Order: sequence, then C-alpha cells, then structure tokens
Amino acid sequence: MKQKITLKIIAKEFDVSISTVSKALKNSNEISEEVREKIKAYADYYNYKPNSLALQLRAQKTSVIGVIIPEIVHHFFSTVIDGIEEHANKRGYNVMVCLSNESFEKEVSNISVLTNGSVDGVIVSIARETQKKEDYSHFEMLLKDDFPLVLFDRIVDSLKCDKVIIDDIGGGFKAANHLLEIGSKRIALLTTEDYVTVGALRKVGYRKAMLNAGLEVDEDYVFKINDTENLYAQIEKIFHLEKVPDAILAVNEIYAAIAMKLAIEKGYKIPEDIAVLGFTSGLISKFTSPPLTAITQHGYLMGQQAAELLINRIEHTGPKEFQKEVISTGIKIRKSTYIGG
Amino acid sequence: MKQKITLKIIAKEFDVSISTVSKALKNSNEISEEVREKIKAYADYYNYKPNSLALQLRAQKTSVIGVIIPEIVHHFFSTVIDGIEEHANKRGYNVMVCLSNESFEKEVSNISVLTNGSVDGVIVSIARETQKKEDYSHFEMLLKDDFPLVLFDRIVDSLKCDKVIIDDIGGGFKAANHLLEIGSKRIALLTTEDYVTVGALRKVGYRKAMLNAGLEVDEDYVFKINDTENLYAQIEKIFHLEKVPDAILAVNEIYAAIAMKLAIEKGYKIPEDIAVLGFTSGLISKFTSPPLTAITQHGYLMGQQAAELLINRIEHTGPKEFQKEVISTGIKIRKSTYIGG
DNA sequence: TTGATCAACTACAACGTTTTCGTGTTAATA
DNA sequence: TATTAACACGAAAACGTTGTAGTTGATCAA
Repeated sequence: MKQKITLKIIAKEFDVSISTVSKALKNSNEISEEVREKIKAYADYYNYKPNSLALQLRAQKTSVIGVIIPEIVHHFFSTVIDGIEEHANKRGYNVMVCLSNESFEKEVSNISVLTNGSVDGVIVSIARETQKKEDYSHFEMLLKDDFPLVLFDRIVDSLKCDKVIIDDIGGGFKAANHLLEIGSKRIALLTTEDYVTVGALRKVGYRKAMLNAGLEVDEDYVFKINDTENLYAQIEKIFHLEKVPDAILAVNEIYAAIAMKLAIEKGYKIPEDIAVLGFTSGLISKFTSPPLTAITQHGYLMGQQAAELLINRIEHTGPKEFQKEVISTGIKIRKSTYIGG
Repeated sequence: MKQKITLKIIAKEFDVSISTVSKALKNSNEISEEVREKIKAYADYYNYKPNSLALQLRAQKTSVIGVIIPEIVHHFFSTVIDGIEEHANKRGYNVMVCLSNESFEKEVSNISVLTNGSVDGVIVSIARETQKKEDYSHFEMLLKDDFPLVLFDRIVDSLKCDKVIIDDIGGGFKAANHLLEIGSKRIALLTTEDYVTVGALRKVGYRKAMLNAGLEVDEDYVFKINDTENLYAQIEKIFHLEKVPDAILAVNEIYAAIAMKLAIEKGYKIPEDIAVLGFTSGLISKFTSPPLTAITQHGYLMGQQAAELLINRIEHTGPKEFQKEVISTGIKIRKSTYIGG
C-alpha cells in the first residue's frame, strides 16, 4: 500500500508546522485564510483522513464495541448483531465481531484480545462450554476493573453487569398455554440438556402452564436432546411412548421441524392428531408444511437494547445500577396448531 | 472504567524508567533478574496487557480486517463471515463487520470509516444500490493507493483487485441440466432483476444448458422477481402460463419454497407434475416437504479464500497479479426432483 | 593509573493527532 | 515613543509502546 498522507507530510510540503496544518484543516481562524485554503485544497486532493489510531490513542477511546457470540451462522445471533450494529452506528460506534464457536478457550482469548484497548466495551453471549464449566473468571476480571460488559441471552446471574434476556419462562408458558387452549392434553416437550439455560427456562414455563391448567408434568414426555448426536433418532423416541402425545412443544425450530416431519411420515395428521409448536430462530417455520406455529424472539430489539446498555455504560449516561432488560416473546400462530376455520 | 495499567504506572511504582519496565516484561537480559522478576510479578498481578492501539500505531498495522456486507441476517453472508473469521484468526487477524444494508451511501461511509487506518484491508460484497448506480469511485480511490481490497460474490469486473466468486453460470447450468436429465421439458426460471448479477449469471447457465439440450429459451418462462414487492403474487404468475411448466428452477431458496408451496396448493404433485429446484442459502430447503433439491454454495470456503487473498495482499505473500478465484457449486438432490426409487 | 569491558540501567525518537501555551510581527492606540 | 492588541503561526506535551543509542558505575587487566 502506498504511504498514507499525514499532517507531517502536508506540513513539509508547505514548509509550515504540523500544528498549522491541523488547525487549517479544522478551519481554525488562527490560520490565515490563504494558508488555510491551500492546505485544505491539498489535503482534499490527496484525500487526507486523520489516522484513527492516533485519534483513538489520544482520546483514549476507540468508539468500537466488541461482540462475542457462539456462532454467526445462526438466525437468532445474526439478528442480534444486526440490532447491535444499528444502534451502535446511530451513536457513532463500530462493531467488531468475534466468534467463540461455543469454546471456552476461544471465548477467553477473544476477551483478552478485545480488552487490551481495542474496544470500549463488549457484548457477549456465553459459550456452551463455558456454561458447562461454570468458569466465569475471565468476565470477573473485567468487572473488577469496571470494564463495560453486557451479557445477552446466555447470561449468568452471579456476574454484576448489565444483561438482556429473552423471557424464556414466559415464552415456554405462552407456548404450552396455546397448546392447552386448542385442547391438547398430552404435551411432549423437546428440550435441551439441563445446562443450556434457555432450554431449562422454557421448560419451567411449560411446567408452569401445565400446573396452572391442573395437569401434571410427566417426565416421560420430556425429551432432553443432545445436540451432538443424531437428532432424528433422539426425537423419534417420542413416538415410542405408550400414549403418543397430542402436541409437541419444541424449544427450537429444528427440533420442531424434525418432529413434525417424523410425525407425518408415521401417518399422523398435523395438527389434528398432533399439534406442533416451536421457537423461531430462522425461516424454517414459515416454509414447512404445514407452516409451524412458533414463539418469536425479538433478536433485533435485543441487540439494540444490549448496545444501548453498553454505550450508556461507556458514556456514563443512563443509570448507575446494573440493568436487566427482559425482552418478551411473541407467538406466530400458523397451521401446525390451528384447528378449525 | 478504572484507569488501565500502563508501563508508565509500573515504572513510577518501582522508580525505574519506562524502558526498563518494557524490557523487563520482555525478559530482556539487559535487566537484572531481581528487577525483572518484581516487575513481572507486579504486572501479572495487575493483569497488564500492552495497549494495542499504541502497538498498532507504532507498527503501522492493526491486524484487523474490515468486512462490508449488504446484510447479516442472511445465511449465505453469515457463512462467508464465518469462513473469513476462521482464516483471519488463524493468521492473527481480527474481523470488523460493517453492514451496508444494500445502501450506496452507507457503503461509501463504511469504506471511509474503515480505511482511515483502523483496518489493514477490506473484504466487500457490493450493495444492490451501488450495483444499480454503477458508481464504484469509492473503490477506485482505494485501489489508487494500493489499499488491499477483496471483492466477493457481488463483484465488478472493472475494478482491479482480488476477487472471489461463486461459479454462478456453472451453478445455473448444473441446475438446469439436472432438471433436463430427469426428463423436464419446460423449465420455468425464477430469477432476479437483471442488475443483480447473481441472477443474471445463473440465467446464463440455465440458457446454456437449454441450448445444449437443443431446447429454446422461451422468455415467457423467465420470471424476473422484484424483491421489494409481493413475492407470492409475482411467483404465482407461473401458473397462469398456457402450458404450465414441468419444472421450476429458482435462483434462490425462498423463491423455490414459495413456488413449491403454491404448486402444492394448486394441486400439483411434486416432483411428478412439477420438479422444483433452488439455490440454497439456508436451512429452508432441508425442511420443506418434499425437501428441495438445491445448488449448494460453499460460502465458508468463499470466506476463507477471500481472507486468504486479502491477507496475502496485506503481507505481500502470494502472487503480485490480482487473482480471481471461482468457487464451484455443488448439488444436493432431494425429493423435489427425485423421481423413482 | 589508565583504559577497557561489562552489567544495568535511562533517554529519546517515532508512530499521528490535538491542543495549550507561547512568540514574533505588525498595526493601532495613548 | 512606548504600550498594547490582534494576528498568524510554532513548540511541545500527551496518548502507550518499542528499540536504538547512550550513560552510568564497577570491575579487571596491563
């Protein structure tokens, strides 16, 4: 790459001092109109732009926020990033994205790289492996120095920082309730393993709705899916139950789509024999047949909120106490649970 | 945030010079073991990390690469980012993501922000609006200064830089050929408007396959979809043709899914009456019923290649002439075109 | 005793910018 | 004529780091 043009180079060109050039470009009236104009013309011609590293170093501020997410090829996370980017941009910040790939080690290293001065704050959704390990010392280190940190979606309560979460309990409740309302009696739950908080919380909501309706939760109807093994084989077990359920509540889109596919293959009618409901994380629900009813998560909003909390923290606008924002879910009713009309 | 610890602070603590601290932390044997150890212990205790801005300013290198994409909530683009991130990371770079949201103005501003010294190079997929406008001056400015730039997917031939593209002509050809092989005679093409190069190129491949098979391309069977208007209404026109096609080739997943859905609603059997084929950009194809045959695009590979070209350019490894890498497509045959067996 | 060698440090420039505090010249005022 | 004010510019520090080029004081050989 060609040598970038700097104040020094311009200064030498006109045989003036660096200060003069700096001031001229800032239209300071300390500099005579004549000098000002010729410097500006020259700078313009050579497309001078102040070096941002120098500015950042001087200002002790990068106007960049770091984001660490488990994966990016994922509808929910990319939607959140979109929201973060939108808000960040509006407030003059750029976004640096790092992926943990669900790995503890990579998360730690990302944190370390980002917090050496290259960003003003970070937004994180914690990696699976970290949640499993329950080792949050890398975050604690940051918080000890009051480094601006916002957790979203996959959070941990013990960390004293701002947080944004989806109302997963409410979502689970809403989902189960909808199934109960359309007359389902035996609702199978397709959830994740316990350490995945999202799945666990949705189960709490499911249980709440069941108890609320005077029904017991039969643990035989709860399937904890291991994401690293064959999903079809695990989900197929639903149909081995003595009494096959009349509804399936899946905590994500993929589980729901697979369950529905298997049900159809086995000759069940959707939704007449079995109603199926998932949580959206992409476009799948819309295009299955029948289309899937789904709890919708407002990722974009979540991203905006997270960015807002972070930037408020960085700029010391907003309240001093740590916030915990809860984003409520919606429900998009489609044919997979819609009987009648 | 608390004051970050610097060499200066440590130097003051032990009443030595900044250089001494710097050298001690680098284990230089210019410094006595005694001093070295106490400084290292102190730095370690207070979790000293060299300020990366200072390092970058000094080294005139950020080890960050900028990426500008039209949108991020998009399976293909997020996959590419994944690939970029992987390769970049392997070579010690971080990734800064900016979104153009298909807007010319935002693309220009992103370029401007990124190239003021905050990244060592950029990878770009050009915004729709820019393609429509055909104004590439912001890229030309960069190239004039030999700024490292790699274009991917949505490229423009006149710009002298490294490029990575999907073999869209080959993909279109492969797609049409597959349909011809299973016996389709009247293949409708669902494509984009002409200025979207991806759609245009796939059409070229489609045409090539048709001519190759001795068939003429009937423009009545070519539907140019406008993404900003109602997709269902536009796609539905296929079924108004005098002779309804026996196959539909859609240049993306959504068009294919919608076309298939409409066909089924109208009572056509898939694939017996109409075979449907798309280009994947997500998980939809896998979960429709029947699942959609699709041309697969290796976005991850594309990202890796783009990152490799860029970093080679930055580090002056690799050839001096600009490269144009072509990523070939695959085909995933599923039930929507699979007759027999 | 002189000079050299060596260990263990320090000073300083450089990266590019902004900004405060000079400083010299000219013109106006008392 | 002496003082002051306005004007137009420059010097230098600061942000945090690294590396080269000194600078001490001590030890040692001749």
